[in-house]
Amino acid sequence: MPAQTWLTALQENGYRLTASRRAVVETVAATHRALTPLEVFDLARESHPELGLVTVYRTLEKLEELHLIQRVHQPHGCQAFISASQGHQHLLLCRKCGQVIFFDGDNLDGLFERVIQDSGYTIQEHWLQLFGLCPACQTTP
Amino acid sequence: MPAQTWLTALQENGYRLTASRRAVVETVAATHRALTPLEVFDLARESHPELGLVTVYRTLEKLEELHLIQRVHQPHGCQAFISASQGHQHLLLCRKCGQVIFFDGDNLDGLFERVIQDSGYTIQEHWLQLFGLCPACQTTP
DNA sequence: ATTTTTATTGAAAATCTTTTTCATTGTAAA
DNA sequence: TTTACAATGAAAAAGATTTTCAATAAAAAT
Ligand SMILES: [Mn+2]
Ligand SMILES: [Mn+2]
Ligand SMILES: [Zn+2]
Ligand SMILES: [Zn+2]
Repeated sequence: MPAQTWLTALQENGYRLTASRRAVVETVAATHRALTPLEVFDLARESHPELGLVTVYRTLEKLEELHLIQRVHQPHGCQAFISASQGHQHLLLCRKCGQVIFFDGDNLDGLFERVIQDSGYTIQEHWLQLFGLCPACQTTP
Repeated sequence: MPAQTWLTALQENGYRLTASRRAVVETVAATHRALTPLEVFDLARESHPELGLVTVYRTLEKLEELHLIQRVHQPHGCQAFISASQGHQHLLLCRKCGQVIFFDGDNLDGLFERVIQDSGYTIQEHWLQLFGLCPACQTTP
């Protein structure tokens, strides 16, 4: 997703366009793995050294609110964000390099039906996440 | 899962049996929703007021290490624990009261096969979690 | 262009959570 | 019992996130 799209979205929602926001947005938009606020801070400061960590937190908050990024849950921590997919999708994460790709087309309706029958629950939402090794990391052990 | 089973497991793994551990274990074993360390602390202190929060953290750590409890990830936080299921299972969580039940028997192999083909990733592990409303919470809006 | 308005910024302080330290206590083995 | 040392909880430290606030900069108004 191009950084410019996010900047436009921010502007259309009444937020101002600043150099600091630009630096955060460009960093997250260009990275294909989940980044913690501190990682965003370090990366974004390479191009914009005056950036403050507080602004990273505040910008990520707005991007998440606009559904432009989403939080990634992992065994070792859940404070990381990645560019959001459009629509409902699921994550496949490389355990070695962190590379994330999205996939769709899960057909879980049969399973849901059985669980609903057995439990009496209604089901409103689901999380499905796969962990493995990306092609590059399979060849370099 | 009975608290006594956990206490025995702790003892068999070289840990001592203390009143503080007992209080933590009994609290978590008796609760059917995920509890944060602070919630465990507050609940366990009702029966054992001398308990320290540090001991809650330390005991939860050991219970997790022995796979007697497992961490529960939710949109609003991921620092909560619940009695673990035996074997590989998935969670179904009530969004209103937090009640958790386990289910098994997902058949995701077809999906995995397709994702492996499309992405080139190998798949080692998966997380599947459902959110909805338990029977009790469906009737009390 | 210039001025005005007000959202945004980053440093510092505050808050909240988790971990470490350490002298004391309690458990289990000898 | 006595002994060895694991475990405890208070306090301090460390880490992460949020709040405060005066200065600044973006957008609107002139
Ligand atoms: Mn999580
Ligand atoms: Mn499964
Ligand atoms: Zn990889
Ligand atoms: Zn419920």
